[in-house]
Amino acid sequence: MNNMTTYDHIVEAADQLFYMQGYEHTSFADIAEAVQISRGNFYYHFKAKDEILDAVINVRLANTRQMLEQWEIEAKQPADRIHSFINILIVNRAKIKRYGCPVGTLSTELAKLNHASQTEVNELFTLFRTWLRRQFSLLGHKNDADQQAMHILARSQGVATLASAFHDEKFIKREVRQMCDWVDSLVENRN
Amino acid sequence: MNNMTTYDHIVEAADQLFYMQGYEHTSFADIAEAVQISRGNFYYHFKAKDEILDAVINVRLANTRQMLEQWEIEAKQPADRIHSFINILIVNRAKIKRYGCPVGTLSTELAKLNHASQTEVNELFTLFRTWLRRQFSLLGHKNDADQQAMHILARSQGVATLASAFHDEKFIKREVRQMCDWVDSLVENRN
DNA sequence: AATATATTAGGACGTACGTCCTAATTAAAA
DNA sequence: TTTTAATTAGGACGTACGTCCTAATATATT
Repeated sequence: MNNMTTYDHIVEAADQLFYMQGYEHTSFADIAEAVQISRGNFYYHFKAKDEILDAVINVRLANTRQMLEQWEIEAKQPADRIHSFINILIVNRAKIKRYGCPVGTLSTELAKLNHASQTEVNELFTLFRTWLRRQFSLLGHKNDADQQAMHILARSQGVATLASAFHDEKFIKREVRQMCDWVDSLVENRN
Repeated sequence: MNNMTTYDHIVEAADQLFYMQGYEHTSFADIAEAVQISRGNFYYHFKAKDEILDAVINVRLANTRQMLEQWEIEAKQPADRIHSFINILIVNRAKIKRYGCPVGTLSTELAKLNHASQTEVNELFTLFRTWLRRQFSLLGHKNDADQQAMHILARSQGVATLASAFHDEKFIKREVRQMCDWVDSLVENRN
């Protein structure tokens, strides 16, 4: 990844900083320092701060789509695919413990700011939701697939929030196991 | 409540604004306008913005303690008491749909700001946690009472986050019913 | 090599904010 | 009523921020 443009560097740094510090609390100076460019140089690539946010969201959307596709390739069984989703909590547990869920916390912040990009951030949620719905549907739960998708999404969000508040990784692991067991139980009584 | 001091008015307005707009995004001017006092008058009651935050948190802690005590009086059965907790999602569903959970969103924000009052906000979570733990313990689940308390806390958080993102009240009602049913199921197989 | 284009650096500008200070006003105490 | 304390109003100050502008430098094109 040496052929990254300044644009890419800015978006990447902003992505991390928005996650760690929040969107509003991250200043141009912060990003400029992280990328090691001058503050004025910014406005050659972006007309306003909102544009950086949009770029960050688009990158996240693209990465998420790719990740979901990858999971479908890696696992043939829908239950295993859902496990992959749940396991993000384990994979990213260190960061989640400190900063919560990147999607949920950004969604929460933009809701309070009444920011125009709320819709786009929530598109991230929708991405997971429709993907999960399809997996639950493949699992044989066609009628309540969406409800189960929302259920798993909500539980993941809650786990991230509380893990962050209490700085508790064990709690993450416990809840992840429960969620995976629940998914497995759906396979058994699929009819 | 006509004998409210200016101090009380400030804290009350700040409480609402911090909830609706976020702590950082709420300025002194915002609060001053809501209370209809001059901006300078502030610093007679508070030395800094952080002090207002602390006052808000303390008020919330007091209100929460009172609410929990009230639930213990109103309901004799621990299961019904836990239902009362879960039902906050229903009672406050209109605001939750717009601003999420007051505790969770503030905790999330302060975590990103790395604010000194993080600990105090999380004390709110602890308040609910220990109360729920006691109820689950009374229910007969002494060994895993804390885990179940955390479980219900997490699910409530997740429901609030997603209800806010998708502006979905039906989702709240559905999940609340599931959680209540789950609590009831614990009563039946208590041994 | 000469020219045009793309990119960067650094500072200027206006604004909003938290904070502080002082005079004015109100309420309480004597 | 006089004096003292409590409370409020309004503006001043410094800083940080998003934004904009222009000169300088690097890269590409011919």
